[in-house]
Amino acid sequence: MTKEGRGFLRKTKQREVILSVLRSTDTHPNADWIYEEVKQVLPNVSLGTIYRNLRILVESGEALELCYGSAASRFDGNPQNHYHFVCEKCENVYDLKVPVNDEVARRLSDVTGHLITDHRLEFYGICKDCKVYNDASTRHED
Amino acid sequence: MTKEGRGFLRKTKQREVILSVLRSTDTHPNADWIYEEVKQVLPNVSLGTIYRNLRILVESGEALELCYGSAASRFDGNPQNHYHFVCEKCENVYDLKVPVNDEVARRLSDVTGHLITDHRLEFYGICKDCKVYNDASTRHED
DNA sequence: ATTGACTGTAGTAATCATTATCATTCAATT
DNA sequence: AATTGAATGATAATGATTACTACAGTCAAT
Repeated sequence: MTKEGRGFLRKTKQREVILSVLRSTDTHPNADWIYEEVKQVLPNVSLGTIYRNLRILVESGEALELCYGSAASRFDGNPQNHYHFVCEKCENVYDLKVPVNDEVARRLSDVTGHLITDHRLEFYGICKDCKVYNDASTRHED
Repeated sequence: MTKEGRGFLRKTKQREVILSVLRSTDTHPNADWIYEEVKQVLPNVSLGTIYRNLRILVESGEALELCYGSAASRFDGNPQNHYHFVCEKCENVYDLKVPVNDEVARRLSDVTGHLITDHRLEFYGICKDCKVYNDASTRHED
């Protein structure tokens, strides 16, 4: 039982470029940013195509979608589960290089009776850079 | 250093009802559902008021906001950090009764140099009920 | 009680991200 | 090369959330 939920997928230039753009960065970009990048290779590409393919890539397990509040979704070209740290000041998303704990999910499957197949762990705070900036200034409000 | 970021907050009937509605359920409702409930007490309440106050409650640490994809945000009247399980079939969100691990965040703060103040852990899969339903049927597609 | 400054509200318009629609194009298969 | 159905580009539509505005309620100091 794979992550597929769709019949035949044709290989298209658009999806290929979208995936390569996504894999070329670790900034966890949103659809708009990807759109701008892809346009440099395929000037006629449509934003709808970006969204459609991102959805396909996420559903087929080739990318991850990260959702934060009412802001646009961000995407990650590394489909292996991993954890993130989000800076609430600069909104950067950092990959965390710590091992993923699948043990907890397995244990929780037993305890709860639910079939747990996945999990997401996100950390929040102020990143190293913004922290320095904050300490240096004496402002108390934004 | 509290979670406030706002001057004086006046106590209003609307915010009071919104919070009590939110605390009366464990279904992690969205703004629309809360709107309908609040309307039964305050028929003239506006959806904008719901959103405005939910934001205030989240910012002041009296509620949690849960974001899943492009769907509407869901809210949790229990402001203490805890973990959730989301059924990808019925979209129900279950509270998990396992202890929160703040140790990891503390350790990661040291390792990464970021100031980590919070974290969210969400599990995904098929819930107990939907699992039964799935097993009983022999369909392979939706 | 009367000001005045200010906060919150209802109602509505505007915004923004995302999805749907549809005629056309194109990749894959024959 | 012809066929076929998935994918595309262009654009419209949707849906969640936020912004705007005129008005009402609250508070504190006169």
